[in-house]
Amino acid sequence: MGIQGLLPLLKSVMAPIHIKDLEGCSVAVDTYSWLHKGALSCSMDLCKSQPTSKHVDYCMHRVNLLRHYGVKPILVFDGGHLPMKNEQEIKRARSRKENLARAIEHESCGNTSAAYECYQKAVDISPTIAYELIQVLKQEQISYVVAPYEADAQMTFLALSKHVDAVITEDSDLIPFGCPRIIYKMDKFGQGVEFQYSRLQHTKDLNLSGFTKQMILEMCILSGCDYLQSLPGMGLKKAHAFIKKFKTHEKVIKHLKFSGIVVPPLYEESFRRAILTFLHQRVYDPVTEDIVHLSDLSDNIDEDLDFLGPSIPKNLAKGIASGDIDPFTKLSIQGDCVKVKPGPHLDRTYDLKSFKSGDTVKKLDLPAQKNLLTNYFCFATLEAKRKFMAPRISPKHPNEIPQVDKTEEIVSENKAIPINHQLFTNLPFVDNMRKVQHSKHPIHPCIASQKESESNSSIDGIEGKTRVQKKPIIVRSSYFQHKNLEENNEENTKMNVSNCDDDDDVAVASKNTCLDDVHVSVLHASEVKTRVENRKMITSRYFSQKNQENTNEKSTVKRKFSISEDSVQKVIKNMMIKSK
DNA sequence: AGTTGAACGTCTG
DNA sequence: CGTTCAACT
Repeated sequence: MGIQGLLPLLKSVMAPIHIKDLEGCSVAVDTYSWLHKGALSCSMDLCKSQPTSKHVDYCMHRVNLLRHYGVKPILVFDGGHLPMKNEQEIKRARSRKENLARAIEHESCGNTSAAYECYQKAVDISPTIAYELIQVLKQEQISYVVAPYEADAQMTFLALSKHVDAVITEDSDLIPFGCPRIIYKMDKFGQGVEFQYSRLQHTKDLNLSGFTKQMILEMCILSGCDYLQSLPGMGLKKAHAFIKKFKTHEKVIKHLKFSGIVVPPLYEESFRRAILTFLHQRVYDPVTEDIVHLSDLSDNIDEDLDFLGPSIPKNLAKGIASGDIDPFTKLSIQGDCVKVKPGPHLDRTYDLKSFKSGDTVKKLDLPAQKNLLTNYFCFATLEAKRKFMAPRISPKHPNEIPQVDKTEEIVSENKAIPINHQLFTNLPFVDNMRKVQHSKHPIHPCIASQKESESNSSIDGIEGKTRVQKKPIIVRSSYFQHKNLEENNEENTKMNVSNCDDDDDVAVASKNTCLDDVHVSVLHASEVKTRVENRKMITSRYFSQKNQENTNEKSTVKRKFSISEDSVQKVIKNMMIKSK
């Protein structure tokens, strides 16, 4: 249970990263979290098994974001449950059932909002839902794999065997698994924070120097993980201290017993199993098309490995990995059991190479959502800036000022770019889309920011992938083609109205533009205290404030600033106290 | 100071 | 499922 406490302590070795820094790379994606988030918006339909595709849409938007930046995604799905985890699964299933019952009751009473909340807690990402997404992925020629057991282990395998360059997930378990490069908290703009295993020794908040991989793993298990509850009172700090002193879990447990602490008789055995589960969990090897162990069993061949789950014969392995065989029942999944949205079966074929340049990925993002001022890494994310950039670009009076200039600039830039990828350009509909863009749609933040950040590319030195020439490649899968044209019109006008209410945006914009350059170069939490950071947080606060008081449009920028400045400085004070 | 548990948000119109 | 905050040891 203490294992999620690990991430906050690693902030000093986390660095901001944008997906575009991974151009040309491939990444494994923990699909569960995407599906789950996407399912929230249509949880009621899903619980009632009513046809919906919003969760699939959500995932496809993110997939397209990755492809847009020239990153090849491999979506990884969870497979069967490990025997050790059954307890938790039962618990969760029970909780879901309760919430579903509550939801139905609330609904019958006419309390729709309460019902809606309960439905959200009742959503289960069932194999059926995953299968719906898989159908679309097949159509779109996007790589995916269903893990025989846990996605965490599968993704780590893909990373260790160099199938992928990084893993996108929210799960802290990837660290004890030993995954070399992880991207956490990737938002809908492609901005996230990067963790590299090799930097672990340089963590400021937890002295890990001299720790081997094995010691880190044992520390994590000791502090409590999915496979083994921690001893009462044992958290991360104590686990760290013990491992530092005694190096191995055997010696730690011996010492604990010696000190008169009650250790359950099965604890030591369970501990051993937990270690083996992290090290040798069954995963699918796409090369041999067979099930292998995450790392070789060499020394432990004679172990009784029942807790790793039943072994899977080779003839089933490929079927499970491709989603054609249910990992639980081992039965073939009948296509007609699942109603898949009649996707745009295309008049044109589109493989991964059907990149098109020039257009934007839908408008996934503009509206400033409720701000999560997660001062996780001691500064507001770049997302805040992007949110902020958006309104500035859109003109005050969209109908009068034909903001062609900036759009034009980008389009022409595209044309100038040598098409060294296997890019398709200018498919017929692209031109149509451009027209829509020119007249109505403010520039997509991704594009805008991409351009803007060309000048200050100080981030990318971090990891070895050499960047190729910048080129705003946009991938729009056919999956969304049919939707875009109609939707764009109404939504954009709406947005322009709401964004351009007053001079507010402009005023703040000018106040902030000078900061942008500095922003990107500030990477480390140690520099938190600089004024730049302070002001950045104010910026993001501004938006949260703005959302909350959208009824109060006439309040001046000044006031908004002074309000937020105070509260932000409180936050910073707290942070500084904490960090000492 | 560290651990634990409960409460809350995740998305979207 | 993760983060945050308050309470307990």
